[in-house]
Amino acid sequence: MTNAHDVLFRTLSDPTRRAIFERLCREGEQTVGALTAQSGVSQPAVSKHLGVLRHAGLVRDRHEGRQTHYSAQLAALSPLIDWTNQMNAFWQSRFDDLENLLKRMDQ
Amino acid sequence: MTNAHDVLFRTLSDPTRRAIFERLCREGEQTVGALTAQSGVSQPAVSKHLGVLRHAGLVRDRHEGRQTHYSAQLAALSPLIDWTNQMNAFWQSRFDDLENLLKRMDQ
DNA sequence: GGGATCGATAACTCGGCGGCTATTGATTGA
DNA sequence: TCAATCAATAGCCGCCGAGTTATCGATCCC
Repeated sequence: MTNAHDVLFRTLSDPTRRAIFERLCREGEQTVGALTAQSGVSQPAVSKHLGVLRHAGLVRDRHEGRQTHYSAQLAALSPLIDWTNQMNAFWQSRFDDLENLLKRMDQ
Repeated sequence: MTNAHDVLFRTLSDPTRRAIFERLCREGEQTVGALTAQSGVSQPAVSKHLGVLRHAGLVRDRHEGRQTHYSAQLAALSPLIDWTNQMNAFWQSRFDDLENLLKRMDQ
């Protein structure tokens, strides 16, 4: 039972990989070569990271001759946002329950 | 240069550990024993996960006799929310730039 | 066509992490 | 006091994943 949260958290947990994604968010579409130049790791390593990001839906690739351009797919972050909202909702819900309890006790 | 995002993403990337955190959010304070009963792993494994969560600031512990009660610290999620907001901001910023460029070209 | 560049894949290594059992320390209660 | 319970720690193991180098396929340019 591997849900969307699993994939997202796993994918973003690696600093190198997250840095690549952040860069694509900040600077838009980039080639593998450009990403490799600033990543501090080898080109195959970058390709692997991009593969993982693509599997998670966080990036798209566009082929143009020899080069491959990657770009961030921001919409893929929504499960992550949903998750934090849900945690907040749980928290809030429990708080409300406590409040109700106190109100009932007050009567 | 290990920042708050690193610790948070890394801590939440493990499903077992995240399940423990989610449960604390949903049901509030729990003892180690109670958490272990529903976790599907051994008590030492749970204790280790709780240690990692505590290091990330995601939970607090409260000792009461032999038992230790853990509770979620929701505020610790804020760097994660900030991060997603920042990615959105980057994206939006680039979109604005593109818009400006098109406007200038239009003149 | 032939050399050069770009990016993906293959094959491998290695360290870290999540799991376990066993044990310890502390607290409870009979 | 002593057995029992609770949670943390120690010590170990197996696996997965991030990194490497080497290579391949494809494309570009001379």
